[in-house]
Amino acid sequence: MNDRKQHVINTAHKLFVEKGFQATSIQDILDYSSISKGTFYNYFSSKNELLMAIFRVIQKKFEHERNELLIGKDPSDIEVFIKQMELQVKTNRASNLIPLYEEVLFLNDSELKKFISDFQLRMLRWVYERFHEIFGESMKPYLLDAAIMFTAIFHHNLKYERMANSLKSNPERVVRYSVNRLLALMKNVGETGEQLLPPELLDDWSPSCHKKDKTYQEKLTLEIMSLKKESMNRPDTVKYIELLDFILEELLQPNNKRNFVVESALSTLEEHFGKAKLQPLRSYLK
Amino acid sequence: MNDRKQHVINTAHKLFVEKGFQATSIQDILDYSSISKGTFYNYFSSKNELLMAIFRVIQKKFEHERNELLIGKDPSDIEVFIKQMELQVKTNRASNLIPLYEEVLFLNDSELKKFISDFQLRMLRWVYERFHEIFGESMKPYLLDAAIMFTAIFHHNLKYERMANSLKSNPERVVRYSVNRLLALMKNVGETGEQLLPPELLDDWSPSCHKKDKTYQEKLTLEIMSLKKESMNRPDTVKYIELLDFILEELLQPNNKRNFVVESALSTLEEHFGKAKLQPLRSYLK
DNA sequence: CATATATTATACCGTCAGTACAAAAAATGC
DNA sequence: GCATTTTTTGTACTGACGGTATAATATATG
Repeated sequence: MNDRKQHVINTAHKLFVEKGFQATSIQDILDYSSISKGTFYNYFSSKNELLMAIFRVIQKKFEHERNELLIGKDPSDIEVFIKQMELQVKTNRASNLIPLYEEVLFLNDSELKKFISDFQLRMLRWVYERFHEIFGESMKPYLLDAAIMFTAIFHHNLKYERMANSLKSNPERVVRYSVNRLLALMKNVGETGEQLLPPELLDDWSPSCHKKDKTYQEKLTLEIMSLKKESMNRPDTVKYIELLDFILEELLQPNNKRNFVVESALSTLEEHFGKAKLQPLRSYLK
Repeated sequence: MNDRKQHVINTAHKLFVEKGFQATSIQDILDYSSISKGTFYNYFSSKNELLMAIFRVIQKKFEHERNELLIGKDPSDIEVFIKQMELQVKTNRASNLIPLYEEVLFLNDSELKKFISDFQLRMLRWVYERFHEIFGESMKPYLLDAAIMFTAIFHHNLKYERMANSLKSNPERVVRYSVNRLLALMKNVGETGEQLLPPELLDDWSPSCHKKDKTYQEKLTLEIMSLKKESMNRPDTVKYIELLDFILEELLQPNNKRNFVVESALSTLEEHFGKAKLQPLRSYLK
């Protein structure tokens, strides 16, 4: 990405955080980043497009850092999940994302709306997958409910705890409290067997292109799972598991699929597993 | 309220629901309600003021219906609470409030923001008070946490259940599922004794004017409680309890305090309790 | 040095919320 | 029924907004 363009993104981000998205005019951005209107519309086709660019940058950085937390750790260890949630708070607070997200979600711009709600669903799916690793296959029927409720509790607790202790806010405490409640809820639904929403819904909600063949995801997930098992009890297990998860996540995302990154991950894995074992996975790249 | 003004409120509400708040121009409202711009700005000082007027109307009607559900019922019976939550869903869906609320909450108009967040806090407080009646004094330390988490779970579950079953959405099921989770959480925090936020915070958050004397609320609540006890085991108990709760709620709200309604409720109560017993309560009216 | 690309300045469009104000209409008081 | 006040109307206006158009200028590239 162009340095200049990146600079515009940065200043715009600052302005949006300070004044809000709608309250920041294009002229403001022009003034503060010292570019002309022509250049702006050469970079971004609209104000909304700029906003999405901002989101994408932060999002990519966050997801990368989030995956780094898994390196060398047991993915079923809930303490890792806690660390990841703490990172989320840190990222959100640092770049003041949440108010921006929510301002935009109800902005009557369908493109922007879809962008944000896709992101939220992606986040939900990620929580779901993590719960799958943490709580295991037996709890699967309750994991979508759990992901929804945990997200809800977590965000609300954060909001009100911040309202209460604005200066001395303690996000770590909120994370731990929320996770403890999650554990209680999991125990409870496991015992009562109550299910609100079946986890298969996540596939229906997954953005566009894979909707038709649900088996695509299933096959892919199974493929990844088997490779994960394969890599157990070998050296560098966690590193490879993380790579596999990364590939899964990347391939499941229809938009902005970054094939070249997957390609590189695949070749790393080939050194470990041998080319033959990776062949089926490679076929998903086409 | 003026008939004409009410008519503008109604048509504007319809338009906001159809097209969204920001996407509806003043001109639209003028055309559809057949008034001139001059008249509009005679009624409402701004578009935002109109929106607040819409909210107030619906809110008042909802709170009235919600209190009616308590008539003749035991306030500690959770089934009553469930019915009230179902009413909330019904009201919100009927007038499509939630999208409007959320659109507005991030609109960079501080007045509007305060209005909405005051309303949300009021709602939170109401849930807290109801939990107090349902779970009793012993659970008090956990009731603010519970109110926050229940609200969060409830709204999120509603959202995603609707996303899943758009046409055949079943709010009653969501209410019951959410309440069951609430019960599990209450049991859990009762056992572990974990508290995130002390319920006294609600007083700090209560809009403006009573912040200074926290004892005001305490005294008032005690006064009401003792009168409630007084009315037990008399004919029409529930009716009087409802009246007392209504007065409490009304007096705790600093803005738009409708003294004349409280006045009328008080005189009804005086017929029951005698003038002397009501004297202390009456002093809060000044 | 010549060509292509990126950037600038400026004028412009339609839309919006909100204001100003004089004329007309309606309600009110006597 | 008439005079005064209040409400309503129509219209023209303001300033800000997002976005477009374009010709001139600067910068990079081969």
